[in-house]
Amino acid sequence: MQEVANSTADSKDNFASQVMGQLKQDILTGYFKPGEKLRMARLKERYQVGISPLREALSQLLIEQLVIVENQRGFRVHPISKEEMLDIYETRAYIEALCINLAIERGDDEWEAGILAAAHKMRKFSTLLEKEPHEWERRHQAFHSAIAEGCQSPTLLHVRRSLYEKASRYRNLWLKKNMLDSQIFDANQKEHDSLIDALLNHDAGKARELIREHLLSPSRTLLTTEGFE
Amino acid sequence: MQEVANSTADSKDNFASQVMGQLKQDILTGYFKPGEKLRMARLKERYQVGISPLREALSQLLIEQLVIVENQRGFRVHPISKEEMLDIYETRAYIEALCINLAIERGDDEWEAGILAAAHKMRKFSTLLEKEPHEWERRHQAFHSAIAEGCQSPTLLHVRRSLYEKASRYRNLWLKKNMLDSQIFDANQKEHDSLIDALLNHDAGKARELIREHLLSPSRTLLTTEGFE
DNA sequence: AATTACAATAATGTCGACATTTTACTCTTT
DNA sequence: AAAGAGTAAAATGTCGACATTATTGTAATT
Repeated sequence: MQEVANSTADSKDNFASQVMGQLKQDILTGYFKPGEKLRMARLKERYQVGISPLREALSQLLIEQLVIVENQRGFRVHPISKEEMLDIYETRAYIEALCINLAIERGDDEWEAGILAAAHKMRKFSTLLEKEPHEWERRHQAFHSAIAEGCQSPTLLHVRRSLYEKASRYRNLWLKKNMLDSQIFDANQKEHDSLIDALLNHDAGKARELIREHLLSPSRTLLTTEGFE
Repeated sequence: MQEVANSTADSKDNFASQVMGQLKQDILTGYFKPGEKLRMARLKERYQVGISPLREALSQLLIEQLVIVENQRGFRVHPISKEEMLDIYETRAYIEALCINLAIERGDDEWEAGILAAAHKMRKFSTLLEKEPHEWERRHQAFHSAIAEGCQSPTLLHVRRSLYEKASRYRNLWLKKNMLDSQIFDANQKEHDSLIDALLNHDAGKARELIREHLLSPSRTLLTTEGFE
């Protein structure tokens, strides 16, 4: 069992927080498979901490529904299902549309500038998509976050982030197979451009429609992929 | 320091889960005040468990943002603020409106029947409002849940529940002062009746408007109450 | 008298150990 | 050979103890 580099560790946080982040990544990226049993001995070895911080980290992921617990039978990675995926993506589309609606109402010049800046950083990286998919994913997410943050509601953005993380499990399982499909990717880029246009024109109805399509198309593609049920 | 009765303890769950529920109640009801320090010795005494389950329970509430943690300085109850309250209520109004919108689209006869049943149980209890406010609160919540559950989306309902719990902290601080204001209460009852009408008529626009008013009026009243800032 | 340095107290974060429960395996019986 | 009981092994859940860090109180110095 290989250990994991502790590069992103925040030395100000306690072990539990650090392990929580690493464990979350390992689940989201698929290192730990859906439904897989999380044995303490193995986790101890991987993250190099004792049982107490591990249980704390797992408890936190429990609330986010990334792991499940059966009494006296330890923890497992939350299983995936077609139904849950559709439900998450659907809900996420509604929440994202809500964020955008409010952002168009409330957003100021700084908001618009932030969107264009994030879009630029994303486009600049599009040629490196295949080389560093992780960084591209980060910039893609930053772009959409820049849009949503215009709603200026911490509570709503917290909900949004939680749904994003849950969805990324499914997306990561999908990306591995469809990462190199440049046709899908180009369509994606065009959708981004249309979305920016709608936002700058304060066309809320159009923006809602675009973001819904943008978010839901991956879930439809994912449905046709093998490995479910 | 008094101990707390362990009546609702699910013997199937581990200590951490049980303590989590009790601690959540104690925070929501205001037994532990906003910003108050949660010393381990005191919690140990109150819930009669060791440190490990306590830390697990606190870790779970951490994600739900009901407690905060400062490294090496223990846990505190999440502080309250006027801004956060308004943000939570506002977000909650949007989410609830979304649930209702979907419920009207998707709801069937069973959904309508469930609403009427819950409304009946709530009305039957209205005379006991002052005697058993806790049970009335439960039925009121059950009524609104019956409506929202028509959206048939576990993910969206999970979000809704989380926001409801955060809001109830503020509501509980408020209820103690306004519980006996029968004028407000009567208006509340009328709002429920209008809402049911709109739902059964599948009038989504009207229902959205009503639920928004129903949810936001407490937060406006709460704003005029002392004890903030 | 106020401020800083220092010491004592208290509280937190982590680990290993123990008891309990679950799981796996073997041996017996039909 | 298959099924079931009994036993051995492994994993979990909880607790107390220890080291580290923060807080409080006191004394000394300017």
